[in-house]
Amino acid sequence: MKGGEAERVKTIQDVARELGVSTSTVSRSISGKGRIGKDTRERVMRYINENGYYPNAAAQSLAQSKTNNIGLILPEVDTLVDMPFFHSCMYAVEEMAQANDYDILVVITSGKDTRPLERLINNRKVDGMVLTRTYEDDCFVPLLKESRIPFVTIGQVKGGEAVQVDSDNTGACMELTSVLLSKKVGRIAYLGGNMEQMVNQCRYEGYLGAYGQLGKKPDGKLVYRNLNSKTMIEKAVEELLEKKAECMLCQDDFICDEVLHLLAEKGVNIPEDVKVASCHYSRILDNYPITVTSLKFDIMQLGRTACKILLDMIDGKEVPEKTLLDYEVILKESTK
Amino acid sequence: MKGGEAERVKTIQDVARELGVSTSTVSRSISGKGRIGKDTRERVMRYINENGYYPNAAAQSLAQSKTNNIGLILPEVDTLVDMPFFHSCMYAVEEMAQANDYDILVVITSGKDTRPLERLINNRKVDGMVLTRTYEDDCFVPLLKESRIPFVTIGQVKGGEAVQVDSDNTGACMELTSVLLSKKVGRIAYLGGNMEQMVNQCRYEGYLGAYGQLGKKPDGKLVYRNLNSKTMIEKAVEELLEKKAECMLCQDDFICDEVLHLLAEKGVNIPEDVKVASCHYSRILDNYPITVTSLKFDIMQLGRTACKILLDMIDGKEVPEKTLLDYEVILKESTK
DNA sequence: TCCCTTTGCGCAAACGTTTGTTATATTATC
DNA sequence: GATAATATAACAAACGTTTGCGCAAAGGGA
Repeated sequence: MKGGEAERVKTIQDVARELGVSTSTVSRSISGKGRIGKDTRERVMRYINENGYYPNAAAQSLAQSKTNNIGLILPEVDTLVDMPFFHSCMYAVEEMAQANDYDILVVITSGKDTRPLERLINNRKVDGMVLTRTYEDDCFVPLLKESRIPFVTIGQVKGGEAVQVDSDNTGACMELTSVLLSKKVGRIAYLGGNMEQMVNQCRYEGYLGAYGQLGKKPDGKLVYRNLNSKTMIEKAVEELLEKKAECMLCQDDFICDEVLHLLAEKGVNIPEDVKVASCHYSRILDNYPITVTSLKFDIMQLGRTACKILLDMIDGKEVPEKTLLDYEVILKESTK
Repeated sequence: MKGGEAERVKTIQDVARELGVSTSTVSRSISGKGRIGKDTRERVMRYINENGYYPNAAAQSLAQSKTNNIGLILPEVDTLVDMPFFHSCMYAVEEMAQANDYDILVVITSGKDTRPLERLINNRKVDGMVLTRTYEDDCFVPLLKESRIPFVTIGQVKGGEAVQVDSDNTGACMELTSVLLSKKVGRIAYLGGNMEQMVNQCRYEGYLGAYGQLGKKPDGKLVYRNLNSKTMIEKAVEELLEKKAECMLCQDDFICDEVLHLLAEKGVNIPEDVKVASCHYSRILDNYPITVTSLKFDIMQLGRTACKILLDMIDGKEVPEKTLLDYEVILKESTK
């Protein structure tokens, strides 16, 4: 089987000729920009509606230096915990983009490979970019900055100097920790993963902040960061049980999932023997026998907001440098 | 904060002028097409490598009637079961596209809304399309066919007449059912979901086919299709327990997950009291106490193959109309 | 040396839009 | 009714490439 051959498609010149007007008249009728007579415009629009004419995107791009595409940079993820987040980001960005006649061009790139991004920028295939994961030492941000292309990050950027949209991870974790502390839960352990990701730094800050508000500091022996493997988590959980932690605050559902399994295996009762909470609800624990206290963020809203801000930037509007979105603290059985 | 103003960027004419050659020489040096002297070409390439020049994609598109973009149509899904499938498809298509200097333009569209797709086609923003979910009564396929744009479907199309790539769902389900039958498991019940999706029709055919090979037919009372809600699944499971089904063959992990929970709630032992298998492994049952027999498909391979075939079509090559990819039958505890 | 073929490169048209400028027709002003 | 002001639409240049064609130089065979 072979691909179909290109069909001859109507150009603006065909429309102009068939209507006996100039191409500029047709162009201005469609865009509504410039001076154009009411009657002429109606005649052109009627003709187009009836006979069909669709502008050639490449020609428009060339003439206007505007692609009506936005680039969406996604990290390589493959855990069921991360997937829903980026999935929702993408859906939301796509939705907002479509609603504004933009298409999204998706680039998936791991850690440090900046070439796909550079290609997109250099070839001027997009009018702006949404970056969906930020690192402490981010290699994409400087590149984007230097390119002077409008961009917004979903997630915060070290040192600022970029338009950022994020869930208020710090505030949320702080509130969750505070609530636990106010319920007389002491000895709250922190189990964190990859600390190079900004989101994880924010969450940890929130944990510390809650103690700070009370003029206290958490017991350093209860703090585990950079738990990057199941075996590391296992070791941490075992140690924490020995250290009599009263609560295990997990940085995300990946860790939480593992913690819950380990505790179940060991026959530790939740919440009687130890309480458990997660800093990011991801649906993956929905089937778990007991319901888990967690933080809920509206990811679709996050994506929509980021995209909207980007579109405003592209339009040359003034936008806030940092937008933090609201969260919900969901208290469930696991911290009763 | 405001978006940066457009930077003046080097055009092919700048390069030509600075090198004292014509634009055609530069163009031919880069593309390698047409007659070009070896020395001149090297000089141009060296200059470009050192000073940087990146062709304007819009101008190229216009001149060549080629966008170097492919469209990827994703359905609106939000279950943890469906997500990994489309996620992997996207990653694979993106990977293959990047490797061939294409970018992917993602359109997310639910059921019957064909407008986003039409826009993409009419504006000629893509050279071809990958469609990632097919329905019995698919509204995208006729549209794509009529547009004469190259496209391939991931999933089969009723009535053929499209380039299709799919896991061999029918063959896989047939083999799984046959294996169970050969192990003296009788009374295999079938629990299926939305039958409008082609993938589900294929799986059901496989189930029937295994019986057919033996000159038999399954007990019609054990067949449930169109189980579209948890309550429907619950009712089916209860009835099947009464009807003494020996095995519950679930069309996918969404149904299987629910079935496993219901059985656990009711204290039914697997595999002693009833066996359970799923027609599509999705990782979601990984945490389940007992391991589950299922079919495993290589989704990345599926995506890569689909994309490769599309690229071949765009290049005007001959491609197979239907490609079915291999599968694995994974036997685990749940059917012991 | 002459003629023919090949090779290398420049010229200019084409791709399909948008948009600044100009010409013309219409209306308003006195 | 002449002139100024305005509204409308056409003209043509520009956007940055690719590519068919033509010309000159180089190479080859007699």
